[in-house]
Amino acid sequence: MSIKRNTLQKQMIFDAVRELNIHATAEQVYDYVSVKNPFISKATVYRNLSQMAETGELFNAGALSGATHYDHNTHDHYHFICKECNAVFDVDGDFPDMTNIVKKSGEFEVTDCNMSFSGLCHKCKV
Amino acid sequence: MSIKRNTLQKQMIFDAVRELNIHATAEQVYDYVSVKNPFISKATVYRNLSQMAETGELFNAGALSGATHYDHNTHDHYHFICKECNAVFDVDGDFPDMTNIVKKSGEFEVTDCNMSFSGLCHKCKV
DNA sequence: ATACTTAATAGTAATTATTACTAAATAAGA
DNA sequence: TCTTATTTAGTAATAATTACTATTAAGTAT
Repeated sequence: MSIKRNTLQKQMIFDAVRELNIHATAEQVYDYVSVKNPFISKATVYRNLSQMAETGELFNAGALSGATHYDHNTHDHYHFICKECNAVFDVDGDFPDMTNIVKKSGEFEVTDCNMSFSGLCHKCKV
Repeated sequence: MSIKRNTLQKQMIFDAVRELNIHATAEQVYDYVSVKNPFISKATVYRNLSQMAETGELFNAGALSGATHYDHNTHDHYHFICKECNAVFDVDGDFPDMTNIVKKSGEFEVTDCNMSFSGLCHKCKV
């Protein structure tokens, strides 16, 4: 198991993902947290982010643009990434339950479904 | 534009992805091609793979396990990756057109949809 | 509240995946 | 065949992430 102690660093890292609210990468979280705690280690940021993604406290939105993006919104939803500016957006819409379609085949033991769309965002499509 | 010359290296790299038939990574392609051509450069493998993914000759199945996986199957389909052994499988099933649902919202100019499921494969779920 | 135990941290080195660079080789057209 | 610009090999550089280790500090027991 991971996360047996609730450190101040962990709390700051979790808060950063929520406050940034941009599907932040480890680097972005590090920059944000560094303002309040200039002595935090980058390794601590990476370790806590991946641990919280494992426990479900955060959601690993995948390596949408090279680096892994983390999301404080942990309920089922999907993402759109702009090929131009690399910004990540939540996608609204009524999607059927994909996981169930795969589960029915019985071939795999499915635990997660990660769907992402890409193209140009409202700003970049002009 | 990319790919203006049809080199022997490019052909070998394309064939490797098809012959391996395992959603190979650049490293796996390099190892496979190196047997026939011990002097091929790893940079050549990376460059050709990403170029062929750009032109549509190959499909970029995403960084499912750290490294980018390439697929010779370029028509719409989705993948399952085993969290245990990192093997990538094609997922069969009748999926509705996701891209269209997002397109209707009009918020983004959608060009691609990448969906992957994860969990345990038949071998690892015992 | 104090002491103890062990997990977590800071700081840095190492690793992995990938891209950048450059001189030499070569595919494709004139 | 000659020309020319693209591609290659080989290597250096970069980006993202993990590994390592001495030190610090949560959480529990005293």
